Amino acid sequence: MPELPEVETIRIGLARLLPGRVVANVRVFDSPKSFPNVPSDVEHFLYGATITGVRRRAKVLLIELSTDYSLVIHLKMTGQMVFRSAAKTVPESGAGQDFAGGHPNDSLIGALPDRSTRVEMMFSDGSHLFFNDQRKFGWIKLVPTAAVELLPFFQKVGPEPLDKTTTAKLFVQRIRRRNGSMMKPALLDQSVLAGVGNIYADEALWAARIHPETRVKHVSDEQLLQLFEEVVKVLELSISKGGSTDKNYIDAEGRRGSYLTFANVFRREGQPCPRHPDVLIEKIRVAGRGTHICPVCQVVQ
DNA sequence: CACTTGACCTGTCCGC
DNA sequence: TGCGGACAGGTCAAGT
Repeated sequence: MPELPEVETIRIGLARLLPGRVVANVRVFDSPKSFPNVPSDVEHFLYGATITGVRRRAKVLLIELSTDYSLVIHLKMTGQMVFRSAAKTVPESGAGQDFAGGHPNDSLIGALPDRSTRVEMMFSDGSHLFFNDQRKFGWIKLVPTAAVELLPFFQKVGPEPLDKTTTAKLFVQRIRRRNGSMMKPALLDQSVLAGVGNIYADEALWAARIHPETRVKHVSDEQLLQLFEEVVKVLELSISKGGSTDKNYIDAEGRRGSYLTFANVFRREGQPCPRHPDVLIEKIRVAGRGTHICPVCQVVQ
């Protein structure tokens, strides 16, 4: 589930917690796919390295090291990055006081490592960083920092929606490359625009009153310009709420996000559309994805 | 080339 | 209670 707001929330937490810490050791659990690096790189460029910064591009986290290598991390659907200070492997006191205001006993995570832990990083001060990933789709790669932008994903990924230099006009130009496809898959296409996933695609399309199955070519420039503004608004709102916790997303300190409390359509099938109290949100399938719409606000054009 | 579908995984939930 | 199947959704490879 981590989309841009979730990855950004994790980044904010890690950027506060990690810089200055020195990597002492790394344990890779059952899945080589989770951290497919040659041991000599780990030996030379990870052990003893000081963390110098934490960045994000699209849905990818970048942990920069003093050795001019970076840890490139994609959480895919169920990945988590959880920090634990000192030798503690249980939640910090105060964990559970999350963005959603949940009860501490509702914590989504307990002692670490657990059975979903794929990589555990130990720092010289005794603190730990855990990469958990129930479904093993995610990965961590150790890459020379200068080579990060040469990775295939970064070569083709589109502009950052929250970057001030990314304009609505640029978005329209890029999504027009997919004039033949439907709006939802075009919006999910990371080479058009970075960072939008299933939750925020549904929310933004509802806000812009565009049916997800409408072909891009049938949507006016004016509507596409508005859609971009809605994408920006929904991403910013979600970041301010710590992202969306649907099933298992948590931030670097184990807290849930509360955006779904504010969602208009996502996971709200059977509930009234905020704009039409008499109309119920429907769940349909578009391009293989669960998709939420108001059948009155959003009609195929 | 543009576009769509299936694979990658595991846990959960639903119907029988 | 057990069990098969659908579903969850980010990205890439393979297909049309």
